[in-house]
Amino acid sequence: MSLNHSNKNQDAGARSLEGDFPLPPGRSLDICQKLQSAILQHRLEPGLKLSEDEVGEVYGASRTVVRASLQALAHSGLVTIEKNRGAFVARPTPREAHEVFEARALIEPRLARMAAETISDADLERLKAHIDAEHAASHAGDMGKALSLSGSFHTAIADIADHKIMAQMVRSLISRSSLIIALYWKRVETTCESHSHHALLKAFSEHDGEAAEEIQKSHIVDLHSGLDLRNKEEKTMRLSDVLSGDA
Amino acid sequence: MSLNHSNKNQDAGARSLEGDFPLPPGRSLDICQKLQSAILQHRLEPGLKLSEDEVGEVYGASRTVVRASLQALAHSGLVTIEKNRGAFVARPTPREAHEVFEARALIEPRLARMAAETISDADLERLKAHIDAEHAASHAGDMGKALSLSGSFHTAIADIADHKIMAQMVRSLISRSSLIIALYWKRVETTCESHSHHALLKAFSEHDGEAAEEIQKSHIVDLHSGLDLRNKEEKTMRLSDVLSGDA
DNA sequence: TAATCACAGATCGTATACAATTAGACTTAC
DNA sequence: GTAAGTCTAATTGTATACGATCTGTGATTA
Repeated sequence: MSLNHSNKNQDAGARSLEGDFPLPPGRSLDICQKLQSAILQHRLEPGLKLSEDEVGEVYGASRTVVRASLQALAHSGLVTIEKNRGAFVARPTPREAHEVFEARALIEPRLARMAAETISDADLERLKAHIDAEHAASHAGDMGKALSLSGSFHTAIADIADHKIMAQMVRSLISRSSLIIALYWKRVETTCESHSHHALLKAFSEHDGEAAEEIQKSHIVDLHSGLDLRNKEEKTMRLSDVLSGDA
Repeated sequence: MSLNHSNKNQDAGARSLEGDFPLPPGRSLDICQKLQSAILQHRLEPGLKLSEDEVGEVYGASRTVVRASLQALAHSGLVTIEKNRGAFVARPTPREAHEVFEARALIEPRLARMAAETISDADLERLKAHIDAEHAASHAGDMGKALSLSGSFHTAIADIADHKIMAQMVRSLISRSSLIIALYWKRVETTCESHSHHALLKAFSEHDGEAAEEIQKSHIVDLHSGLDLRNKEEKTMRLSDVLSGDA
């Protein structure tokens, strides 16, 4: 469903599924993934408070494991923890948003080049299927899912490049980007990314690293320019209302 | 003592001291820093098991807070956690070592350029003092401290560049580099870095971003080439014996 | 009426207790 | 003598309980 194979690496375990959380064992990982998924699909708005008791009740877990999950998410940048105040869905500042896309513009083109040079036919097919799914979700009006898929397209490239360290960095950056887009996206067009992703796929199929690097760089600079980085007012709402049949 | 001012940012709190741990509140942070310091100074060998009970007893804390610390360190890459088996000081594989220095060679030159363009006179002085301290420690034979200082020189540059996201990445990479050097360093010369660091300082003082970027890139490539990336055999030892008056 | 203070409820930080899993050692069989 | 199997001790995973801190409400006073 989510195209996270990684072609050459054979390390099984917690790191394999989706957003690799480097550590939290047992059930914490499940909750991490569910919360991350909910945040990435914009079902949990930035700034929303994630009370330990409340989250634990929703997912049927104890505060111990919830705490571990929240800490892991905090480290990924998706959650902010304030001492003696609790955890909140992160609200990237305009400056952080700027920095995130600067970092992406530096790292992802390099990964795109590496991926283009070593990509296999099977991975090419997977990327193609991924783009189709993204296209379909976009046309079906499910923008949350479309955005989530758009993000995992980028992480898929990092996995194909088979550079674990940078892939980890990109994953964190992509996650933050999702929040940033939720807060600061100004464009209306829904077809914003399809073109670049198709162009990337073409460069990949031709194993043209140079072109892939250039396309990816332009793509991210373009995304960056699609943001309206002005401060937004805060909002508040309840958690139980938005997370119902998710446990 | 450790040159972590950061010239322009005014965010106080947990992030200010040394290795910014994004989250763990209260005493977990203390233990994080102490463990990190011990690992970075090679007082805790890679592969050493960090039992929760044992660490808790050494630092006079409960397993709860120790667990939080270990998870945070695991996310920084300094510790590996295996489910139902416990935490260990990380043993970067040769491949991980390679990837870490590739990432550093990509990110740090950019930061060096940014730092050179905006560095203040006060920061220049601090960097100079830092180099002197490094030099002194090196000549005093305290290689652990010298290496630690050498690492914090790089993080200081990231702080001066005032790019929080990339600075965080670099911090993690530097930490891992310390482990990598402990495992794979092959050169004998102790004066390995002084020259590059001095050259960097000169470029900074002239606000020559171009030169700083180039020097930093060569410097990291040079460090990378100083590694002997062949597999090492494992070792085992006790924790209590090496951490005595540290609580 | 507005501002200050005090109190109560709620939430987080930490410690402890119990359950589950693992690792090592001993026994036993071949 | 070696290998397999079982059992016990140790360690981690999880839950719960208690103490500390914060936030919001209400009373009191100028």
